[in-house]
Amino acid sequence: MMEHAQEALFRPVRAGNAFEETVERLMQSIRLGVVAPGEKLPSERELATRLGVSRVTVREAIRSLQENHYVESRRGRYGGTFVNEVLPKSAPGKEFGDLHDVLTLRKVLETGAAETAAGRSLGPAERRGLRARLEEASTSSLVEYRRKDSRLHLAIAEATGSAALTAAVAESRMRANELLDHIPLLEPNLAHSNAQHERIIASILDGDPTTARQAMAEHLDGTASLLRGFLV
Amino acid sequence: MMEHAQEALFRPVRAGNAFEETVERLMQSIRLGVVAPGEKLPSERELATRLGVSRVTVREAIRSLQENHYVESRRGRYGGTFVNEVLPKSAPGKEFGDLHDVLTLRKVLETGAAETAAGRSLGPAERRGLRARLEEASTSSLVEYRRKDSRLHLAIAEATGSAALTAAVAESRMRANELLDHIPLLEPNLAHSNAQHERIIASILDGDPTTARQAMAEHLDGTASLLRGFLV
DNA sequence: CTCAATTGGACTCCGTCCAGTCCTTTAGAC
DNA sequence: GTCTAAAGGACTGGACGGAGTCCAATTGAG
Repeated sequence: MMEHAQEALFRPVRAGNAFEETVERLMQSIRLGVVAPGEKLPSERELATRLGVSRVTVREAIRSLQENHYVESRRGRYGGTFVNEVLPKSAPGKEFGDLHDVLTLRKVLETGAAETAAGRSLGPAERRGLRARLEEASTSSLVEYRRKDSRLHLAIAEATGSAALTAAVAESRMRANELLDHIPLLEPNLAHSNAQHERIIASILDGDPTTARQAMAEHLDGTASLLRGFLV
Repeated sequence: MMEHAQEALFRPVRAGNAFEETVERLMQSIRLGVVAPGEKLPSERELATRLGVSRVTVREAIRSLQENHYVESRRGRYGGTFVNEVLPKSAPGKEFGDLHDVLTLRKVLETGAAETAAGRSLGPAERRGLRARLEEASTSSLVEYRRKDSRLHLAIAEATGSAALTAAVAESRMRANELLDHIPLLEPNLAHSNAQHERIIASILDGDPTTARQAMAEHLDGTASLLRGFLV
């Protein structure tokens, strides 16, 4: 019997209970910037259907987000649950998990996504979307940079046309962001990062998979070594 | 709000109920050859702990596997649940899911795994393991080829040292195998496949990431085009 | 001003699943 | 031959979570 593969196959079937998983997802959609401040989440009934949990569970999760000042809910027609303009700083995060594990998976997924996206013929809407995310990230302030950065990287994953890959990237980024929240974000890093973003997006739009992969690899290696440095 | 990323983030939080998920995992460990015919699964108590479900659920899952002639259980000390020597053919499989989705994720994960594994300095045990899996696959008969092939690919993923990546590869392979079960496996394909395996493993053992990635890409593209051909 | 539609809010009933306990079977140690 | 450890087998009480129903608030259409 292969001893190590077992760790992967016999890992827990459920990450947590339905409530925790739901909070996690909603949190991800906010932290990764998929639902921006001021925007509203889908209605409770819609979320319950899409997330495959009961409305009770969705409501409990939303209440938890309210108590932590991530969202506010308004009743009535055209009401809903809205993402707050000012978001709380993320909790001090318990453990660093396995740094190598997180960074390895992230690099595989995101370099692969960049290469795949560059190898597809993208429609006008997709091209516009990528450019828009790039613009958002490059003009972003320090406080919202992580969110805008994630939106850009998610947009690249989406451009592969694979929902499973997009989901995996979202998950992986969330784990990486937990680590990144512990190291300072400095202006020079940000400028450097923006330059790399431009190169990545340009390669994708030009349909140059090799350069796209390489540019993404360099980009990720940058934050990876920052992380390894700061977290010892 | 990014419309498409939502599909990834607001996907169902649970793939099925605890019972179904548990059956799925045990089935995977058998079909991917992680637990070979004649070997035994971990004890019910251990499985319950590791999978994070109750023993009742584990037992129900095992009973389901018994009824489908995948395993047999023996009581008493040194008893356990043993994988049958002859395994039933896989069920006709309901839907093809999204072919593009499966193949895209698989290629990203496995080419990334090959490259990463080649870029690490592997210990003697890991090197031996890879060679052993290669040997197993190359001397395998048609009926057990899929299992031996999966074991080899999983061993490559393990060689990256990332549990999360290994889990992702296992999951992805399972989905791909469901599709592959619908197309014939022919001797020439098998020989070709073995030659590609040798090149992949050689590159990994030589520490040549670029060649490892390329060899894996060619290998996967082979079965991918077979699939696209057969499934229209 | 009234109504209809849509949203969050609250409650109930019931199935799923888990923790814990005890029983039964078996093989090796002595 | 007996004992013990380790495995599967069986049962129970209670927590968690889902489906469904109804209420309350809000806003635009008419």
